[in-house]
Amino acid sequence: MSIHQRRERERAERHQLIIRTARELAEAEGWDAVTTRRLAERIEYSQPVLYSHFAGKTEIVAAVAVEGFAELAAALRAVVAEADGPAAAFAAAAREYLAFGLANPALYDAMFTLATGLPFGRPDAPAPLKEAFAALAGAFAQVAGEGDPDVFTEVGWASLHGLVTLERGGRLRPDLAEARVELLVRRLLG
Amino acid sequence: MSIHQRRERERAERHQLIIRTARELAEAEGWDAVTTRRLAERIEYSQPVLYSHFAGKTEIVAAVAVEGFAELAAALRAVVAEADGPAAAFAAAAREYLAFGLANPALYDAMFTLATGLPFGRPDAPAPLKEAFAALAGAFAQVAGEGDPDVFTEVGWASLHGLVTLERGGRLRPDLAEARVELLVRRLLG
DNA sequence: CTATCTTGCCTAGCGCTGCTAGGATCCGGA
DNA sequence: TCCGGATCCTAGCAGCGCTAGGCAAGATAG
Repeated sequence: MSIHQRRERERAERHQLIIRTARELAEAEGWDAVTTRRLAERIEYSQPVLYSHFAGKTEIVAAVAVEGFAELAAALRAVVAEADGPAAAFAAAAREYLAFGLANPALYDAMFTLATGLPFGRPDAPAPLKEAFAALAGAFAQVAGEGDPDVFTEVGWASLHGLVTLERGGRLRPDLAEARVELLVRRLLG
Repeated sequence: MSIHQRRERERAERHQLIIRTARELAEAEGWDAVTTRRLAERIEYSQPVLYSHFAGKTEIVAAVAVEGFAELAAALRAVVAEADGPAAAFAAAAREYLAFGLANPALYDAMFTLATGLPFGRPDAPAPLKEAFAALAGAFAQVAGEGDPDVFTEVGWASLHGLVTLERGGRLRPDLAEARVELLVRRLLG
């Protein structure tokens, strides 16, 4: 029986190794560099081993994305907990979101740009996805004012997401980065 | 001499045919379906002909993107010209931007998501890119209030871009679409 | 301790991708 | 009529995601 347990433990470790390696490779050289061949070489196994853990490459990307949502949720919760009052929590969450997206470009791509087939906003969505949205909504709802707080959260989220993607694409003036956050926070606070 | 002209004219026509076909194919089946082989087959030439017009596939995507920016600029100018006052022009531009992005998903992908290597916000950027940004900035600057109008334009643009991408990814509630636009416009107007 | 069976893994290969080298063919000009 | 140059196609390369089939190692039973 213990042998079975050891086997399963080793499999789980290798599972995590694949995810971690894919993420590292993507962060270092971009997702284009993450091919099944290179990935297999890095984990020192043959290609087909990847397919005994994941149905395909997109599922590996999805696994990285889920990891990203968990980390984003944790990061948002942390800064919100330390903030002094709803307005400060909102501003802190916005800044943290931007910082997260810019600091982990490949991770952010897996979460939002690449095709992962992850279900969103549905009951069967992975827990980390819901948690990330909940963390954002928690900080946003308190300053939403009148009207549906969900609408406010979605608009705020979209604005931050747009800033991350456009900024990363080199389509916004770098020298205005700080001014953009300040303006966005001020206008959304109303 | 006239023969030369005919040749050049035919080349130019084929050039446009490639761009148009790539766009149609992308809009019909997604950019993944736009392979050099399928594209060559559609224009009824062999693959290498593509490379006598474009350095590579990304350059074809870039050409489609430039076309998209020209159309976006024209669409924005049209609704702004018809609007009654700065606030109405701003709201109309925002709505038009969203409608454009949602109505032409493949085109929008070429412009913003896919790697095109297009220079942005630099002097050597293609004219249509500058025009699109100018059209947006023209409608936005008048309602920017105090502060740098460029900052306001970039934030507004990013918010719209975020809404387009998240909405298209199925990550926002469809029933709140109208409420989102209204809230965004109201908050940005201050 | 040996024989059998299962499990896990690797080698090899399929059809596809973007891209290119080389040769054939056609056409304008002398 | 012949030549030179431009134009285009056939064929192929390396790499992609993914999979079939066989081999070898390890667990199990006698």
